[in-house]
Amino acid sequence: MSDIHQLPLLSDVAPERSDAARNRVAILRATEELIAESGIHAVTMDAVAARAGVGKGTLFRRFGSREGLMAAMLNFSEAEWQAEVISGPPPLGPGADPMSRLLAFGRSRAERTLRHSDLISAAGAAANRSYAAYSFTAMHVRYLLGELGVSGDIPVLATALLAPLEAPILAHQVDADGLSLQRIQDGWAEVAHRIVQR
Amino acid sequence: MSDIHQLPLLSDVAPERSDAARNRVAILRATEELIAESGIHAVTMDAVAARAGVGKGTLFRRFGSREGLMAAMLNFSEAEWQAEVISGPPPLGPGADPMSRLLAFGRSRAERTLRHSDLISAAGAAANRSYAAYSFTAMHVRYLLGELGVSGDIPVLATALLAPLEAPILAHQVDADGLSLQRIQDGWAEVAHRIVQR
DNA sequence: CCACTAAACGGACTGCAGTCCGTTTATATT
DNA sequence: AATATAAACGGACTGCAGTCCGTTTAGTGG
Repeated sequence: MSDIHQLPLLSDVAPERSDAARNRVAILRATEELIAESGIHAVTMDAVAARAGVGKGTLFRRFGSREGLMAAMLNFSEAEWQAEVISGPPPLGPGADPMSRLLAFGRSRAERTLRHSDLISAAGAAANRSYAAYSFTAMHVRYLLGELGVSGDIPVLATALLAPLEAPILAHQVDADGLSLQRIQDGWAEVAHRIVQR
Repeated sequence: MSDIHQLPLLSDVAPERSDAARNRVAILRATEELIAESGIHAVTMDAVAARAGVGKGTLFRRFGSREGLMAAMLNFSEAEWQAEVISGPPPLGPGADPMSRLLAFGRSRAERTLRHSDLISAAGAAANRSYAAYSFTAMHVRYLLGELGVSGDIPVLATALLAPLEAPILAHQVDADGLSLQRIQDGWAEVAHRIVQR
């Protein structure tokens, strides 16, 4: 019992070695540069490894796969966006009434997802699996629906609101159907109103 | 003008050579067998080519890519399903009132999509691009919403109803959230009622 | 039946994702 | 400072998707 203070703490989980930290940053920076210079298709794992000055094995140990690397890139902007939702100014952040927050959520999320759709599709399934993107939005929408006193199966209704904000669907609406972002956003607001009514 | 009957007709578009037809069938059968025996992961283009007794180049000329081959496999069951919607018995087929048809559509589509989710995800983007799966469902739901006298932006509302029926979303609800098909179908019906109300 | 040609064929080749395993190194311990 | 060791490293290797191009063949016109 006298050793209890030596039990592993949650904050101890990742004592990252210094060379590992240096390489992690070098890899992410190299990826960012390659995307900026030549687009996502140019981001081959060999190219990233060469530019970052690390071996290929290092890339895969850290990020698991090309998709995992892309998901890690997404995480930066995703984290910023989540911070705006959690603690930014209303109506996206707290302070506005729940319906205003919900509408701001949909509008902002559609814009952001479309802006990053290249990266999101390159991240593929990894974007959903790891990296709390999906579960964060699901939690938030469920919370807002609860605040609004919505009746019915809230997890399922939340999914119905989130599904049209997924990247492939937005991209199809813009590219194939030729819809404007404005029209998509207005349509989502209409859907939100209809789903919310009690 | 006397030659007008010799102008190319729509039905002339694909005068498929006999060896090409034979190989096409052999390829699709080989694919089906491989999937049945060892699952989709075992369907490599080399394996299909070997089993079908054709060269790899033949595979790619006919189907363009592995995803294209998977999409072609999907087309069989998709065509059957579309026939049920177009001319099968009500409430899925014509004859029932539009709301009943809409509810039957969602229920049936969710079941079918989930049943084929392996193949759909293997078909990837090709499932949406070619092969009228997406556009058929979009047309049908728009038509039913029109019949129901729904107000608002019908193409966007139709997309909102179709989005939660996409394979990745259904699969996530079942695999990650642990929802039953029944609950998903009931939830979709609830969403449909709320979106339809005028 | 023969010659011609456009289409189909098929397998060697390339490029990239992902794995494996022997080598190096950061850090803790004494 | 020397040693131990667990973790990180990195590049050669494998497997598969997709391409290329010289060869074969089905269909046609004489």
